[in-house]
Amino acid sequence: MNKVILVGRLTRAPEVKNTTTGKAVATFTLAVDRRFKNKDGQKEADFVPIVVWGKQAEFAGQYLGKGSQIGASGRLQVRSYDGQDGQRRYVTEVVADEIKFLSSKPNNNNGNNHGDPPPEPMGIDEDFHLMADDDEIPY
Amino acid sequence: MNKVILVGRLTRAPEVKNTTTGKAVATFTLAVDRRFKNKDGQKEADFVPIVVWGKQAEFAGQYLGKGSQIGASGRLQVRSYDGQDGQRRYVTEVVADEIKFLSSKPNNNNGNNHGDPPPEPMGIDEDFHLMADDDEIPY
Amino acid sequence: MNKVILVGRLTRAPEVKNTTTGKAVATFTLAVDRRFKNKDGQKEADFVPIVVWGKQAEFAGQYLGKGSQIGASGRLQVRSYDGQDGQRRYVTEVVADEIKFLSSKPNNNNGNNHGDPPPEPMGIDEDFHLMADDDEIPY
Amino acid sequence: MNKVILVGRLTRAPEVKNTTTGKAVATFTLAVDRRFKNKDGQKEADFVPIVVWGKQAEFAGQYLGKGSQIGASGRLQVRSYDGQDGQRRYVTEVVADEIKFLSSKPNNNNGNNHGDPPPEPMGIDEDFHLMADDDEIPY
DNA sequence: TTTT
DNA sequence: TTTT
Repeated sequence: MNKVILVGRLTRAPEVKNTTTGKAVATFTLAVDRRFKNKDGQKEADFVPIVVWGKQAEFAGQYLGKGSQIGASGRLQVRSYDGQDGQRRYVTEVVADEIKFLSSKPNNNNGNNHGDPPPEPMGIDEDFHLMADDDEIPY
Repeated sequence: MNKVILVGRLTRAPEVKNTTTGKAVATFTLAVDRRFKNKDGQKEADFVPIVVWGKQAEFAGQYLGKGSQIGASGRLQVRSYDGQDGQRRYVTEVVADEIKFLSSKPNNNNGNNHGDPPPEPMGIDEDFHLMADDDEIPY
Repeated sequence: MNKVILVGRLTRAPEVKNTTTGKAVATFTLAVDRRFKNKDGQKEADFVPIVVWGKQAEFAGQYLGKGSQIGASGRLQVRSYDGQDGQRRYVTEVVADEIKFLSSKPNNNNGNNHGDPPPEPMGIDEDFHLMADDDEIPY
Repeated sequence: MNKVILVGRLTRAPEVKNTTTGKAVATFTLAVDRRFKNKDGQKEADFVPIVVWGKQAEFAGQYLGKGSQIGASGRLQVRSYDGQDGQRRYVTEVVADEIKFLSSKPNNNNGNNHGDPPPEPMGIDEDFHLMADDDEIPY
């Protein structure tokens, strides 16, 4: 069991790339405000690296920009690699499988539609059939 | 382990009451949009009863109104009671211990400050000291 | 955003049925211990109705029995119906999409394999490809 | 909003220290099995650093050992520091505020009580009063 | 009884 | 109706 749920704002527009197999990947950083101030009375945030795959990645590339407020949920992933100095290092990131658009920075519409709300709540997909069976519950 | 995390909108302003011991309780319903449309192509929502205690309840009474968008987290609680017809019934609700204000409906400021953002991210409290010790981590 | 994560024990073996379209559905109740005792010093539990679809339902039917400890995650669903007395009532349940087997009651192996650990951590499925692309991350 | 919920096993016994202000801190690594195998058919795990404060840290020191299976919930924290090579690096960890003991490795009782179940589900504390007011809910 |  |  490995669940992460975050609400925060993108520090920059997502970077969208494609794998050799043609699947989209979006990466960005979410600034997640801490709930309580630190001992100096300062508000702080955690800057969490997010990775999104497939349709959600395309969604991110199209509708999210710097300052977009989103809810994201997924799992925590820790990868390790060996640095040039021979030291083992760790990359920790959230692999999100659900992105919910919450709001956008105003006055952000300069050419693309970043900052606009998505036209559709993310489309119908395979999970649709799951939900669609609701009224078939045999009790 | 019992965790619930929701993002949705209040269907009405919260009801705030006080227990005999002087503690505030706020109750309201959150409309939580389903992620996928149903088989008729309709968007649906789950209407989830929320209970909030103490300072968070006062916060809710002051800053939340009909249509306010929030994130809420807490635990699922199932209470049972016997109906007048002798049937046992169940009340299921989310007892929230964290409320995050996300956005408000515009043009909602008729006399009170419902719809306004909270001035402070909910105040400093006992958990503050927890967070404040961050830089004392002995490693 | 609608996330529920629970750890608890089944109060009875799951009921498994099939929809007219041939999809399996399992239903059961999870007893989720409350974290704190009540004011009489009694330990209490919430009894949460769970619904599971598809492969996970078959898994539940095969490996879960009364007393099995599991982790379950999914979403909170509220359905309404009108009682015979004309009153509107609500059914609240957790639609789980992930079940993690945690432990079983000992001495429970009377004929079936309820109580046994699952042989495989739940099989490879469509999400496999998502995870499999990990090392293709282009950064 | 920043929530993390994990189920996994400790890779070693927790390290427990005390801050200068006398508060206990426990740190350990949780091995969290991935849900799906990788493309080579291998089962993998994420190794997540956990920090726990106060009473929960003492609990961890007393009852958790290598191989203990727990549920942990809390928040994701990202701290940064500058390496000796002048490079900025990041430490990501889960600050857990709830630990649930799930099971222990057998044959682990060599002198201490690591591996034993805790005698009490973690004691009554300030949240007790919250729960205790349940039956005062004014509706 | 339901929010946008 | 409830699990350990």
